[in-house]
Amino acid sequence: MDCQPSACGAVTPVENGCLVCKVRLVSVCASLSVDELQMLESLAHETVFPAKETLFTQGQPAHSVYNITAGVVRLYKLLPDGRRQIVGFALPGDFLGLAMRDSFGFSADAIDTVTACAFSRSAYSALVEEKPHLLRRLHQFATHELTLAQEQMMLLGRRTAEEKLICFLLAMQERWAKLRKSSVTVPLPMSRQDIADFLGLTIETVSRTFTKLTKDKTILIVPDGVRLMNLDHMVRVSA
Amino acid sequence: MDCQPSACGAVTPVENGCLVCKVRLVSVCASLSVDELQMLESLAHETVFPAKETLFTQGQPAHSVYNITAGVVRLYKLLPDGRRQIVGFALPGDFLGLAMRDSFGFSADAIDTVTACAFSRSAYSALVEEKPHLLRRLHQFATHELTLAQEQMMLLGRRTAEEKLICFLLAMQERWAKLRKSSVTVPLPMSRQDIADFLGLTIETVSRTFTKLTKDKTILIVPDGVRLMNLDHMVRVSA
DNA sequence: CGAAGAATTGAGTCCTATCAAATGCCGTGG
DNA sequence: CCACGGCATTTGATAGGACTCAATTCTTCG
Repeated sequence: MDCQPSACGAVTPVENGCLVCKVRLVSVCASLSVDELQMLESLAHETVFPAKETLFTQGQPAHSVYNITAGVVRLYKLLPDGRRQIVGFALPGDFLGLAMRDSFGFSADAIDTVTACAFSRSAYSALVEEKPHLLRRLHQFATHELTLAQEQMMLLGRRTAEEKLICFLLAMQERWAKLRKSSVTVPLPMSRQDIADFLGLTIETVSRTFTKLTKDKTILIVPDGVRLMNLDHMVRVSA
Repeated sequence: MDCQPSACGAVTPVENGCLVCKVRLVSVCASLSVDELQMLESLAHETVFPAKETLFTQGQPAHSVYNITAGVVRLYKLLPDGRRQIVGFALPGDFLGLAMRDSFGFSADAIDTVTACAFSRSAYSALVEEKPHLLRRLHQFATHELTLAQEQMMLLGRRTAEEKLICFLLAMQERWAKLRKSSVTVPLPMSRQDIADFLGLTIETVSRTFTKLTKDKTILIVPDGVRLMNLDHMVRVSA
């Protein structure tokens, strides 16, 4: 099985064309015409990462960029003493490598089974050079990420534990809603520790807050997720 | 005096051409040729905002985008109950309106006297459309901002008060160093409250931490800034 | 010089972290 | 099918860092 130097998942040619790709319309690829899509398809390596496998590590040379097509990826930074901050969760349709820089600014690993379209950065870079509307789309994605990051700064700096968790659950619900039909049941494939490291809390505080929200009847904990039982209240808190 | 609907500073034609602009080489404009620079110059309105004046407010229609040429701007988000998170400080060379969206995602006001090149968003947008290398430069700026935002998330979520302040001072020193010759004296035109709202702390904690670092002989407080007396230690802490 | 705002300092409290233990969950293998 | 081991999660008890409230002190500037 072929392996990129920087990305060792199971690599296969793109099984079904980009045209039938489930996430095309929400991904950067939506900016491409049918012709251009075929060009892209020839550059793509569909890659499967089993749960817990690393896609890439902070500081590592960025040989590839990735378009997530299924599964959830955690993106994080580490301090030398082991403290971890998760800077985001990448969902299907998200693009990793927006900066197109020589090395990655954060680490990424698969939370559940992840499939991604991997592209060699140099080839992708060359394509972007030729297609300004692809660059425009990348820029839209980057500024969207920047907006999310600024909202996360507000959350990390100025919100209480309960507010943090409520905002997180609402945000996840909205993100999943864009990918499939909306639902008050929010999948949470990541661990409590992941949630804690995203919200700037400890695992114990996250667990206690989940318990409190459950007693409040604000949420209902279900296998691999939660059901939001009082959206009004949650929206009011997230304000 | 002319006033844009969304930006009421003192507007004048660009006094000295873009060619002699002090921040050109560190701003988005660096990507433009001399010809293109003249085109840009005809679109620019040099605007002066006195200290404390608002450049724009979160949610407000983005009629203009701005290239800061002098002074410092605080960028922030507010919660309905008044809690504030400063998401960044814009220095000369920084660009406000990277997202080129219909409305601003945060508020901005001048900390000291600020001068900026203001452009109508539609005109700037049209120029970006024509000049892919300008778009490329905007994208570089956006991804750089994104990287900074992710580092700020690490700081807000996982660092202690003392670490936060040290990282902040070092980061400001590095940013100023890029604009003028490097110095261990860091200008701090913003108030303690601004620093607190940037670091996710209270003004009292910021003040106490300044005092502690002074007693440590890590820093020396000088008028409108600090002098870094033990860079080694600070770099070690920021790791 | 005096007023008003900004910054510092002090005392006490609280939210969240820390340390520790118990419980629950799930896949493995007898 | 159920017992077992390992890991994730929950719960409990306590401690501590940052917050809150309050009082000075310092700056700035008319």
